[in-house]
Amino acid sequence: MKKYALKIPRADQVRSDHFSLDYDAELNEAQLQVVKTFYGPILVVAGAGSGKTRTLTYRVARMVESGIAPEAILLLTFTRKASQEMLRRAAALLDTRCEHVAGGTFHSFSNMILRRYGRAIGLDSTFTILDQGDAEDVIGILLDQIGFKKQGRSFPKKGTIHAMFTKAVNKEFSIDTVIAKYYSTYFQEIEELTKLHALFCQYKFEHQLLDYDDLLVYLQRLLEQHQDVRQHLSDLYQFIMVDEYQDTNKIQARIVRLLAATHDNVMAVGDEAQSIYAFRGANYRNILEFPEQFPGTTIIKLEENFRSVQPILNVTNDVIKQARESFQKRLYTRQIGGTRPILVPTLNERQQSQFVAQRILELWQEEGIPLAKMAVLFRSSFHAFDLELELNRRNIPFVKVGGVKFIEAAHIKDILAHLRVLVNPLDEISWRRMLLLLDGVGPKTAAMIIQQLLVEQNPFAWLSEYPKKTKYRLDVQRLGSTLLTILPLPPAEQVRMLREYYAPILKNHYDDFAKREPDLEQLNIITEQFTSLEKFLTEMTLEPPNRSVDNMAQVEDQDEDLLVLSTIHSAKGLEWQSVFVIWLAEGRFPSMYSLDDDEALEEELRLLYVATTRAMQHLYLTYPVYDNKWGNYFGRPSRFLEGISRKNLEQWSLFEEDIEEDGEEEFA
DNA sequence: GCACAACACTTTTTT
DNA sequence: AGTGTTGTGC
Repeated sequence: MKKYALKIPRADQVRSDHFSLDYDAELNEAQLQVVKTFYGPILVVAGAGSGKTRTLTYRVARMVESGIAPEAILLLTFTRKASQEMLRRAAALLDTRCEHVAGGTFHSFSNMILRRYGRAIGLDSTFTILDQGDAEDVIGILLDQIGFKKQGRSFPKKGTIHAMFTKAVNKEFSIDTVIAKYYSTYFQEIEELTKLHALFCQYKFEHQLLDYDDLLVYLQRLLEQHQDVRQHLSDLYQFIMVDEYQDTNKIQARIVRLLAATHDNVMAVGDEAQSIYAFRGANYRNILEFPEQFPGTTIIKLEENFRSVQPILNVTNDVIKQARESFQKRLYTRQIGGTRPILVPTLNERQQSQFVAQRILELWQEEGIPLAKMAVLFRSSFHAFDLELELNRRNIPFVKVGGVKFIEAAHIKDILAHLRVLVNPLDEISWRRMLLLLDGVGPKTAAMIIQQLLVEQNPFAWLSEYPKKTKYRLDVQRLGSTLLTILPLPPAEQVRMLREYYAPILKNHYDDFAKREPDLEQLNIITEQFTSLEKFLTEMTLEPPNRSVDNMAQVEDQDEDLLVLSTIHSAKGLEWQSVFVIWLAEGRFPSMYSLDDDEALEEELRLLYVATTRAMQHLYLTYPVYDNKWGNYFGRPSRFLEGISRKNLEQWSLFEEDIEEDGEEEFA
């Protein structure tokens, strides 16, 4: 019998003279190469503002248009918002098929896979995800249980301990190494901490609790130990794209390697110069090592900048030039014109806030730039406190991104704890939180009640008929009956009734209850979009709204024109017409925690690079000369400013001019 | 033995 | 603003 081979063309070889999009006209040469290359490992080194998102969007469209099933594409990004936005744009370019592309963060992807296939490594499909605060609480409970409290010697607090543990996981160091390297003050406690870490892991596993790190670790384990699952996923996701590759850690890189085992169709996109998450284990060397991990890698560089005017790029180039590891790259643009970035020393923080607020007002009202096209960026969330006051004073509406998040506020966590036990009645952390809110209930009583209710068939019903004659009996019963009543209701209704239940507790517990009340209203609005409580809770831990608490309530309609205040970390991937970077002072930026560590300093520098490359037209760099935060002393301008050629900056000096109502400064 | 109010202290960046 | 510590009162 004659064998006759059928030659199936690969998707990138399918002749299609009638693509609905004119790719050649829309993209430059390098971008086009990215878009047209579907097969094999590809590393895209994408400089800031080089149209990376646009390129990825077109690539998704082209793949789908070439007949690749959207479900066979996996797009891993840093935030889920980023992937949704890309897929939305791809859908707008082509059609709604693009929305069926699988996308999300490593953590959300892992969550999905582990719920489905986690059985193989001992995970129940109903496991609970711990956010940072929850994981810290677990450590707190263990500390209580075993009484490590050392007299005389200082033992680290739960937050510090958790930071150590998570660093160990993400950098793949032993506890010893982490302590020696980053927490040498606690060198004495290595033994206890190692023991505690083992208990922590054991506790999580026994209670089916997964923290952020576990999501990655368990996914890696699943893929390594279960060939069949790996094969299945590899067959399913034929094309993998990973964005922000410079901010992945070793575990994530290994996950990518394992997922692509059978086909090698991986595109990693990133920029070493923008790596800003080393503190949580990210390793920009992942980019440099990608070609070794995937032999035969095609490297494509996107170097043309479409975002910023040349005078801004001159400054960003000066910034990154200071890096000791040579990321030597120079961004260039074909755009002409633009003005030099402006350097503004101010007397103190007050004056810095006044300057920023006044200048923003001018750009808004006189030059007609919408507030939403301007941003103020800072190293740490608290750097903006004074500015927030000033903006409020002048009625300039803004959103703040980063810092104490909505989801982390105590009163929000209180309500969420009540919801969580509805889904998982074995969630001790949440029980504890709820019980401690009741008058007369402390850690011991809470532990005692929890121990009893865990063995009950119906813990809610048991609580509602709580037998013990104690002063907190009525409160416990009220809690039980509330939970019992709301159990079958839809999420929004549950939250509404919980708010009623919680109102007296809120008043009792927090002096500023009036401020907190609107947040609960906001929580209620969010839950209205969900029909499943489980989904809602998972979403809130994996992809919480990243706006800070204070703003959450006031901002309801999306279209409102709002100034953006953001930490630089949260500004990744975004751009604005005008950008203000404040507090460019030693100890602030670079942060005081990085001053004695070369690697950390280097990361601060990259952070400044990320900040300055966000600006399209105008860039303002400010620093107060006088810093009254930590005792009164004269601060020094950031060392990073020294590396920027003065001819690339315009310097303004402020003077105050009295006007009728109150003193405001003007420019010289 | 336990809960709680008053106090002092420290506070980066995030999935 | 939250955490841990310490002293007081039930």
